[in-house]
Amino acid sequence: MNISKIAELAGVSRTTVSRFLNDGYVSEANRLKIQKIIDETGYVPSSYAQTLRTKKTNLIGVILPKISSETISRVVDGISGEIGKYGYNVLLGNTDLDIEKEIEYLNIFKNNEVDGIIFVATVITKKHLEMMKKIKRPIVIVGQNVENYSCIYHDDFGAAYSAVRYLIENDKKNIGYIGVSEKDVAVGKERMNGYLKALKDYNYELEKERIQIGEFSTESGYEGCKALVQDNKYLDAIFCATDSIAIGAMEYLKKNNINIPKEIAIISIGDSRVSKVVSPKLTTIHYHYKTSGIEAAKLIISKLQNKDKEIKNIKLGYKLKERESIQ
Amino acid sequence: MNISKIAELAGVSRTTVSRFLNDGYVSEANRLKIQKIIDETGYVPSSYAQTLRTKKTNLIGVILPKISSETISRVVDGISGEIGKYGYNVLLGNTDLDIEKEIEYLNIFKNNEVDGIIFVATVITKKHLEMMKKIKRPIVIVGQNVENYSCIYHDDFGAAYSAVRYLIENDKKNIGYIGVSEKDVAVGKERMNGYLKALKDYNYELEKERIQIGEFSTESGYEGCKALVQDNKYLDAIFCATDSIAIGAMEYLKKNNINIPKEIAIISIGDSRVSKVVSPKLTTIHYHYKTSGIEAAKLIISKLQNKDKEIKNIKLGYKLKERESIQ
DNA sequence: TTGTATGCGTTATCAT
DNA sequence: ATGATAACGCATACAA
Repeated sequence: MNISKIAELAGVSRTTVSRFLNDGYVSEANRLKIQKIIDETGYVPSSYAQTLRTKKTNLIGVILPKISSETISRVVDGISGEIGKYGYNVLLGNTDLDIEKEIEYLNIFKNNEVDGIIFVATVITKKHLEMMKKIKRPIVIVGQNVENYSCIYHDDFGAAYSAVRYLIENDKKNIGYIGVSEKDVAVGKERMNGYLKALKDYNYELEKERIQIGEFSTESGYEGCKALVQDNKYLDAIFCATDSIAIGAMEYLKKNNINIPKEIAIISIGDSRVSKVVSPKLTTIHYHYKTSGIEAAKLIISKLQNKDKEIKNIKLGYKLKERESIQ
Repeated sequence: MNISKIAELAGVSRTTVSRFLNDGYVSEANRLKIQKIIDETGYVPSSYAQTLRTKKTNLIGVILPKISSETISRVVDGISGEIGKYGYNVLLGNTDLDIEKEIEYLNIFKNNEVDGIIFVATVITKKHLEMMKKIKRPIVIVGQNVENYSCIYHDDFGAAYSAVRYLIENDKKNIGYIGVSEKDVAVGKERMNGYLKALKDYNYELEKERIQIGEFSTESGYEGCKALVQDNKYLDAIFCATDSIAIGAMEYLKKNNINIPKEIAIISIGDSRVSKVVSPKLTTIHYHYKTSGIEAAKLIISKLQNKDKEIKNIKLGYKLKERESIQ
């Protein structure tokens, strides 16, 4: 069933049917005739033909590293709910942590496959920038602050700073850090910088062996904590870049009968589901992940409607969740 | 950039370029010329024009109740990874737990918007069935066993039966149950039936006040457990339909200083991240969620390739994870 | 092995 | 207010 068939059945030209569908004006008589045929046949226009003609896909490409992550799936939830209100749908670009696939998706999407791109980013390389430069449709980056692009991200430096300051205010003297590679600017670099700056501001000495860099995993947190404990006699607190890392660190401490929080206090960033359930309950910093998805969606929609031509930079706040892993 | 421009730049006809792209034969000389131009320009064919012409979208519509759920996001991970191998992408139909939206998506997808549909289902109504009947492209249902449709689902009855049998084998005499509405056949009905059958097989008396039905949430587990404890003097174990419910139940018990597992043992289904971290660690049943996504993907792909015409019914197994909430 | 011509279903332009 | 026609970018039947 197509527009011509409908036109034929209604006894009008397909132009008239097209006008009817697109709210152009059609006489009352024809309006009724066409509506009747459409109801009878259950006709729905081909979105592919429409796209070919109008260049509008009504799709937002969402590129992300891993959908089965608590934080990222919340972002997607925010995106999909918000763009749905405007008649858009999500075309998923799940890269499964493969950076080459990110480039691939950018390449596919660049050719007007989607009306806009929301890129949930971890590491931005030169290749990414080159690829993105070629894309003429709006791009919004979530989770990282990238020059010359509209971004929604979290105050990683501020959150890390606050976390460490909170430890200091609670009389912790020897604070370790377990983080991830600085290639991830937001999680790796900014959070470590927050740690370093807080130490500096409070005249704490920086000691190299108090810093452990690993992966985004509990295993990595476990190993990092082990190294920290073995290398630092007087350690009394650890700031972990993510909840997963903190969970791993806590595992190590509990296994070795080191009391949390009396002997070693723990703080991290994420406010994940596990953080509320682990024992002791993890003191952590809440990020507004779903909000970041919603804001990214709003931003891209306003760009698509040409209401927002310039580059926008939205830094979202955070909130300390005081629980039981610090005393 | 389009196929004609590429043809022009390469000094051949657009037919030749089309053949090049579709693995038809082209002379070595032209092959090199075309490849060079494509590399230089970064040309990607318009999938919309291709779809208009061939009726193939290379898209799988994935309808799901909530993406920010640990189980569902794992299913999607499986789907997206597997269909990606065959050049398909995921068009997301996130309904945010709104059943009307499921119908809407089915309606949108029915008009050849996608090549196939994977429906991660919770409750199947008559409306769903009516809508699905109209759809001519392949549909695979995940998580529920629906007559006349190909399904990938878990052995909910068997898993529940095994869970309760495990409690019985561990000398539990008075076993409560906290579940969800039977409208969800898999989680609500089948799991309760497994509970009931195990009691019956081992000659345990069924007592009405040992059954609590609520929602998919920790709060509901908390309330259900409270009711169970208050109404049942000799209760010594609870089987929870989901990990979230179990976490809530454990919260209530811990708050009221009822020892887990000594006074009341807990078992559930899900093997979620929290189940490994909560104290005591939750004994639970592992489901192969990612596998179900992969299997659903494989099934729909084989249907699209016309290798699999008939209705297929795949029931996935489960695995008991013995941890600390039963003694 | 290559090219010409046509049509997929729609919307936009222009004329009536 | 309506209709004829062209064009979007591609794949395919057919001819060469």
